[in-house]
Amino acid sequence: MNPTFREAVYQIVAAIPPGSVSSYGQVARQAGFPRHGRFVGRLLSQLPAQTRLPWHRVLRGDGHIALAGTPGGEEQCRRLQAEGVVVLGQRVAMKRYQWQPDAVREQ
DNA sequence: TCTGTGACGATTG
DNA sequence: ACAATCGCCACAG
Repeated sequence: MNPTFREAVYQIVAAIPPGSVSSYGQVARQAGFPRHGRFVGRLLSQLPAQTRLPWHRVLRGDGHIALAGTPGGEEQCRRLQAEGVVVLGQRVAMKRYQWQPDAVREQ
């Protein structure tokens, strides 16, 4: 994987504030690689278990938990709720929590 | 080269 | 709201 892309994704994900969420596609766009949402997911899937990256704040574009039904998904739900994000079933209210970075707000 | 495979996304019925 | 499709892109075999 392009190290530039990897670093950009790490930086962007790390910048998502607690209580807010983003999506794979959005992170990819901010990293300068539109349509690479799948790779954001791939990168996160390859993160070491001890990572300090807030990977749990990244959801699918429709607000669904990508790993719903898996152990990782439950961990994600717990972490989100611990930050005050309400998770209903397999989804969260993106409209309410979606992070709007300055770079994007300007447009 | 071709095919299958994703922690994806937008469109359509 | 839900499911089926299709487009997307890098990688493994």
